[in-house]
Amino acid sequence: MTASDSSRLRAAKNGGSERAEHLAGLIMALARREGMKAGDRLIEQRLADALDLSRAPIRLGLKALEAAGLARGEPHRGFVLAKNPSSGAAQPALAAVGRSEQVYATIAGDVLASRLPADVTEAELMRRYDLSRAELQRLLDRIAAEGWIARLPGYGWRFGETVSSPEAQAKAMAFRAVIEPAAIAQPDFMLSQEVIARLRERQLRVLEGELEKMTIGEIYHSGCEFHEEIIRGAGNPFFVEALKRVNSIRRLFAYRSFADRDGMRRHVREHLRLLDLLEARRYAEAAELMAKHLQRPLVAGLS
Amino acid sequence: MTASDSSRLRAAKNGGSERAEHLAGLIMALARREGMKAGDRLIEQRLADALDLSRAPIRLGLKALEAAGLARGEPHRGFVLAKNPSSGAAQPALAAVGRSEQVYATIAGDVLASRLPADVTEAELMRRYDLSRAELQRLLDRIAAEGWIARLPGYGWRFGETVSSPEAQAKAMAFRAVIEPAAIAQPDFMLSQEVIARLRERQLRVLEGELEKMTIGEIYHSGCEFHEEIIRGAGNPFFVEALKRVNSIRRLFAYRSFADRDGMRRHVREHLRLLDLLEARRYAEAAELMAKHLQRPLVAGLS
DNA sequence: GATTGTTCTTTTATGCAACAATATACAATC
DNA sequence: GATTGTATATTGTTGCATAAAAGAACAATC
Repeated sequence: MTASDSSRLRAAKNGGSERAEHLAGLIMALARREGMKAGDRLIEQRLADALDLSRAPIRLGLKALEAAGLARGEPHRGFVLAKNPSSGAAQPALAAVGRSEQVYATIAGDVLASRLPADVTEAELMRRYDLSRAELQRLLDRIAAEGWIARLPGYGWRFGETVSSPEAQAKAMAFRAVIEPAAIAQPDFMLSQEVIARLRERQLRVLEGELEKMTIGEIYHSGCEFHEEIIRGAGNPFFVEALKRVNSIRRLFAYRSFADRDGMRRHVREHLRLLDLLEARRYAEAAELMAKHLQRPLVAGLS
Repeated sequence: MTASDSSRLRAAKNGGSERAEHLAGLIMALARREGMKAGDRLIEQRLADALDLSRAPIRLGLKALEAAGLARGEPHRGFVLAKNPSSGAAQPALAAVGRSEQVYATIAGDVLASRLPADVTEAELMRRYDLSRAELQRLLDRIAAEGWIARLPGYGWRFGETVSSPEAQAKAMAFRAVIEPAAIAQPDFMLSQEVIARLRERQLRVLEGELEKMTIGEIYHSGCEFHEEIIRGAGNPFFVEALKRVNSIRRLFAYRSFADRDGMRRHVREHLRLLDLLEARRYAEAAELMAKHLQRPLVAGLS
């Protein structure tokens, strides 16, 4: 059986479009980020703008949400949230992870465990993971964007030392411990009251119970967002980009670590302390705290 | 006339393969980096290893070099450098810049001058620059890897704020002024004697006359290589990656700046001073010098 | 023994046509 | 006046056949 044979099989099997479910997931994630509640209206154009899409795909997502029982829609009146958007862990209706996501995780695992050689050809990967060329290329593009694989000049690709090295986790933290405090210490660092308030509210929500219901992936994601919002305050996109890049690689490790909820709680409290300092514009102290925050021997690297 | 029509036309017109000339350029650049002289042998396997290719493409490059009069080959005896590998400016035989390179430069210029909207579709770009889909995709992949464009979730791409902002140049330097000194100050920073010697030799060569013969692009490239080699000493790939990324974006601006040869000379002397400090393992002082080196109001941003 | 020359295999790129997804414009409804 | 419903135009993807490029193995030569 060739890769394209099995692709067709897969496509034929799942009735509900995978894409639609994915879109539904994006909408729910957005709703959660924005702190929406059951009963709130889901306005197509607003969602479309927020997700950088047009209304057509949003619609598909909304219909999928309705099918999953997370939204209710009436003709000419649009859709309304049916439940408070809780974490994915508590909402398995959409949890069906797409196949490419699975393959991505498998590849990441194989690289981390050195089950793959540093240099690989596309044909090899197509055979190994039973992918069509198109599927594989999307995957490779994504991985390349995350920075842990690069094209060779001739045929084939090479995995970056960034990931394969066993100390990568520590190196990533060392790098963050340099750029994050430095960003706060930049002369024109500035974080608006609104942003600080939003971040604080989000951290409080996590502290007051939501933590228990979150998956590791979500905890990690939330931590990344916090730090990325803060570094954005330096007004220098290079800092933001660099942090995002590190985080997208750290995620590969983070997925494999287990969650120490108590450590996390301490961690979130530190986030709140940081926000206090930033609000008071005591940037030097904030930078110092950030440095400590990142240097602390960390709970399985989650931060 | 469609994009593919004109592609075919172009392909038919230029007799000597463009790819071969490109390979020839790679070989000459390597020879220059390695400090080879006229008369040195060009051993296929060695070149192939250095360039991460197999012998087949190397061969094409060598033949192109022979055609351009830069190498001489005899049957069963391989090829030999015919001239000292000087800079591209002095060696116009291979200067024929590939078309995709030209388009790349045009796009970069258009983005910098805001002649393009932030969001674009592939179709738009194909029409505007008369490219086939394949050509465009290679280009977009490259630009995405350099980090100044990213896919939107739906159709189209968005240029990053990183480039379009007018202060990008200053921001890039501010970022470098953070990570480069910090890398040197990392506890396990280490640069081997060989690397230091190689870097010093290269800088001396530039100082003693080569500078006059170099194009702006080459001067820029050489500066980047110097700094990237040094930051590599921290043994932390995240630092290296981050710097490379910044540099690949800075290049867009650098091409437009003009070369102040005197400023460059001062600059290179500072590089040499830095190497002295690094050799003496006086890392704290070296880090300090690096910080100054990067903060100095720079000659058109070249560094 | 190292390097080049030659041949054969494998891998990837390209252009195309059919297809699927997204965007857009405007009418219908609240 | 804002939002949804619907039709239509635009854009991007996929699989395929074919062409080109690169890699690998081994013989020939120095």
